[in-house]
Amino acid sequence: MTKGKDAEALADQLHSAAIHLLRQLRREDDASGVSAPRLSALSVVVFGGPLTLGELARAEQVKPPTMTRIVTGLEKDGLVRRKGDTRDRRLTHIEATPKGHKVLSAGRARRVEKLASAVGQMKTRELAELRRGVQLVRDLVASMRGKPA
Amino acid sequence: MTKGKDAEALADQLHSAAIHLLRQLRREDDASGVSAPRLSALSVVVFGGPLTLGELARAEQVKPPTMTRIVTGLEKDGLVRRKGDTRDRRLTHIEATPKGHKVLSAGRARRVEKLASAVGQMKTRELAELRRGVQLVRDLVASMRGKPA
DNA sequence: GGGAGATCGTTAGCTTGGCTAACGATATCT
DNA sequence: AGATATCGTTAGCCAAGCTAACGATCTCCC
Repeated sequence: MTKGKDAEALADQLHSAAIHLLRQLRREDDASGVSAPRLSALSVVVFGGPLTLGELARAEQVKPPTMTRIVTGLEKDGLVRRKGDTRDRRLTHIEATPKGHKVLSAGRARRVEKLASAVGQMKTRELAELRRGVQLVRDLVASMRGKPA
Repeated sequence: MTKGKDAEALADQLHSAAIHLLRQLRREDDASGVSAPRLSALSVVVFGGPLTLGELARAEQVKPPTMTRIVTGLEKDGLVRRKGDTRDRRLTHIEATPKGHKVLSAGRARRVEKLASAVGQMKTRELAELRRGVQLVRDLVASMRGKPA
């Protein structure tokens, strides 16, 4: 099947593009003093409202011990707060502080600023195409996530 | 400008999509016993022919010490070989072994297999759209790469 | 009510991958 | 020949991923 060969080449390119994109974006994120995984987790907390640590770990597709450390780092920087649950005391809820909100939007602005110069040369039509591509990737990821290895 | 707001949201989504995509793909790559950075470097060596360590580091946008370790790992697994340069003895050329070629295409097959089930439900048209999106991302990365922070 | 088992977050300890600084070996330029 | 530049490595730091093991808590069932 021709579709298979296309998929093969496409998978490689997608993989490579994602790697190199993240390497570029990481540079900007470094400027905020917050690493990419932390920023990503913070983003989930900010937009997804307060979550338990376990929920956050699942959302970020990471094991609980990893999330414990990420949250500890964020907490040490004053970007999130841990809050105990009175009804089920095993749970810890994570919520963003005002500083967390601020840092997130600052980082976002920085990233956009960087992208802006590149996007400035993109036609509106290309923007739409890119948006479509991003949507497709999200769908792909979602459809992969269910399946076991 | 409206374009700016679009870019902002798009940047976020692109960022997030890339992160989650890589997390998924990494699972497959783990099955080959070769980590993503090593696989990426190996891919460059396989397709780009023998390179010096410095060239490889630049290609992967990583500092030389990091590449030294990645290459050392690959070499220990018998996937690449170091070869001295007789004319300029400071240089070390990196070339893929037959095993390196084999492992790379096996990993690629694995990745494709995973993607295949997701892609199987994608229409040909969507494939084309995705391909276009990937191309745009590559262009974006390329245009960002030049600029300093 | 009370014990068995499940669940949640943490701790401990390992590996990898990123960095900078410093160094030895080699080339190159004056 | 000697100063300078370049290349790769070593040493040492930190973040982020994992598994295993644990304490605290909750739930379920007798």
